Amino acid sequence: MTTVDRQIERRLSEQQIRYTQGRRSVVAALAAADGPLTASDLTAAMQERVPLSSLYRTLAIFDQAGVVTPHLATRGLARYELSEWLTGHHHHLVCVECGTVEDVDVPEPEEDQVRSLVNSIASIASFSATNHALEIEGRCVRCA
Amino acid sequence: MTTVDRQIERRLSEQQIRYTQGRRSVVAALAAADGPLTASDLTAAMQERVPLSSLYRTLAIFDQAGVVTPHLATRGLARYELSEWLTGHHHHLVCVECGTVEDVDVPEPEEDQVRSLVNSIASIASFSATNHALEIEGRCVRCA
DNA sequence: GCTATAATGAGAATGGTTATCACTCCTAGA
DNA sequence: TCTAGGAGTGATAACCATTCTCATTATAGC
Repeated sequence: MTTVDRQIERRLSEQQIRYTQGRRSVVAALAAADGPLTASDLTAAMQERVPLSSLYRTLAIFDQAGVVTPHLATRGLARYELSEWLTGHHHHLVCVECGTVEDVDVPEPEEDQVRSLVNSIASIASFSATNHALEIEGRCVRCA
Repeated sequence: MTTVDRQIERRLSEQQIRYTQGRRSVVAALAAADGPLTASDLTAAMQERVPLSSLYRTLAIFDQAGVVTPHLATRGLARYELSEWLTGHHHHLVCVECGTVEDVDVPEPEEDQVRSLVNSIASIASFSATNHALEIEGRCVRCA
């Protein structure tokens, strides 16, 4: 029972959502990954077999509960990862070759710069920003 | 015949791709938009009726030729816009409420900062960056 | 004009994702 | 402990954006 598990358990119970075995193993697979995963990535990564219909339902429920964040940037298939309040704020390295997405933590000083940039850009457009994502496209180490 | 049209015509002819009437009207609709459009947005925006199959084929060809950039970040359906060499570099304001995506131009000094941030982040992860996209999420003026 | 090649359009096929529904499992109250 | 009701599950069917197929049509170069 990890910290993340406990946090999720609390968040879900606040909303009368049960944290069942199948849901736990989805979380475990997401927590072990180092980037957002597709539904089939998840199926492959879990030792326990969870049927696709249940998996998608679980992901939809997690999304609504704020436990998981969908990430739709690659080739029309959705990738999911644990939300930032569980894992910390980070950005993404998207490989244009193989489509994998990797998390990258940004050091505080740089992140401060990003935040202030986002705010000044949003205010130019009178847009009320709640979040931001810096997607860096290129080639990952394997495809370089 | 706009400048963009001429640029596209040249780019396509270099690759023995014809710039037909239907393709021109796709470009016209994209050029008139102020953000990336989905296939059905496009159909709605064009006065000339282009069947979906042709539209998708056109978009795929434009993508390969570098004329159009697909943008897959919203609710699983793809949005397309003219590539940056035609319209200039810009970032996106994504409305979490209604899903629309709006282009925003970033002033030079800010864009310089973004570029150098991207480079330092990418080098931390030994990732060779070719492009970047700053997606700012929040509520647009209509949904605020 | 002829011919090769590219483009078109209608419809079928694909495939990731969602909805349906009968069934099972928990949980709380009696 | 028993039981009722709501939550969760899993197989299957439905959905829908996108892609494929193929016969037909338009175009550019000779």
